[in-house]
Amino acid sequence: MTTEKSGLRERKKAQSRLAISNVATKMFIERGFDDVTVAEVAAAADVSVATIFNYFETKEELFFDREGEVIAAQRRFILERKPGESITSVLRREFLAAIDAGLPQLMAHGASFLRTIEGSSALRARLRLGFEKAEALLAETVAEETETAAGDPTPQIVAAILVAIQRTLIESAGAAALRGDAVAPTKRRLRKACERAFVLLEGGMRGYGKKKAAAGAGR
Amino acid sequence: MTTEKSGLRERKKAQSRLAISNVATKMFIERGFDDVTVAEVAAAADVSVATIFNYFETKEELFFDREGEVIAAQRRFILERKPGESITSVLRREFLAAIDAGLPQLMAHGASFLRTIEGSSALRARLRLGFEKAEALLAETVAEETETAAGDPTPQIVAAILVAIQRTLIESAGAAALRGDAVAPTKRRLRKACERAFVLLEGGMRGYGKKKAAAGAGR
DNA sequence: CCAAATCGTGCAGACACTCCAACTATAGAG
DNA sequence: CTCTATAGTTGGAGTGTCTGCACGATTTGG
Repeated sequence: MTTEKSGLRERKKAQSRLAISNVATKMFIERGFDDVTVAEVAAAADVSVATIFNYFETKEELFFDREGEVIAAQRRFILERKPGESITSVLRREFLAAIDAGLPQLMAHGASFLRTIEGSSALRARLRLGFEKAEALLAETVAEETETAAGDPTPQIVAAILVAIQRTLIESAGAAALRGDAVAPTKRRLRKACERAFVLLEGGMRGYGKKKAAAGAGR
Repeated sequence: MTTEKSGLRERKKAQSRLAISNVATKMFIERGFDDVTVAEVAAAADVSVATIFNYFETKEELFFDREGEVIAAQRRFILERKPGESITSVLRREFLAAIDAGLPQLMAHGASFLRTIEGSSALRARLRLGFEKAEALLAETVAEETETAAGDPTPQIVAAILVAIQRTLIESAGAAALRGDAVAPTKRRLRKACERAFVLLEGGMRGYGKKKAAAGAGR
């Protein structure tokens, strides 16, 4: 009566949902997101269009499916950090670990995935939404962990900065994957960029981009 | 034959465009973005639907019209900064100036404007896109001004951080406007938040959010 | 084995947006 | 001033996403 329905029906639902998502993703990658209609996905998955919109709120969700899991994982990383470790420190570790483990995987299997995103403004917009969700949850987590007063925007700013770094790294990795760069040097480059970002962040960026004293033919 | 068409026709175009945008914005604010169809805007502006989509690429552009100007202004601020002044410093000045001058204006005239955005996910998505554009241009500007090598992601990260601060401030101001807070205390609060953000940024945030050593019922 | 809740479906419809073939008003040439 | 090339405007038809609604099938609990 509450939430759990120990069902056999539930399995079919989950199964069906996954099947639809899989066939849709495959079609999108092969032919491009905008060039595949929901009706075609429905036909290929052997369900009706209405059923698809029953499982997924929008067409984009057929593609970005496991977004929620990724976002939730980050929260756990922070909550489970060692006593004495700072939030920035744990995220630096996480980002570096992701570069070592996750992103090469992304590059190996995901070049076509990324190309699909790049080819559709609808998917790019949806990706931005995902980052925004991640930022909101991160801000909440940071506010809890630092016991910040309700009106204080500091956690918001910190979260925005951290997600910005993450996003920049992901975009950089994506661009490398799209160019078909080799994995090893890309990993080195990303690690370096990540380190630089955190140095910038932790050490501060006072005086960054000081204007030179107009020497002759500037520009 | 090239680009400039010293027209009298051009005036009519600009005039027509502005007229359409004005009547559309008014309708959106009064009745909500999603509850006004493009056809209704066309009828009210006494043009055809096709004409509207000739002037504006999307329905959202009818609402966010002067987005480009705002973004371009920021670039000028940076390029015209005094010799010896850093980019972070000039943006801090600009943000504080915006709080003193621009945002109260926003709060006075714009509460309904903001409410309209808040009430439509399409408009919120479009707003995000605007921030992304701003970030891209800022990153480019920063890269030019610091003469950074092509592959170096530092300007990207710096731009992301600065836009993140800006966005947080704007969101905070928007929330205040929506709550109907008085202008003066809100300005004070925003100035404080802005200062804190830049202190965080310039001084660095090493050790932020250090985890306490698990004291009993830590919740 | 039956009743009831649930879920899939077909259908109709709203709406953003596009394409196309006319129509019209302007700009420049003679 | 007139004629013609050009470019903006228009209505209409069409595509595709997404939303209701009512009906039918299936699972669950008794």
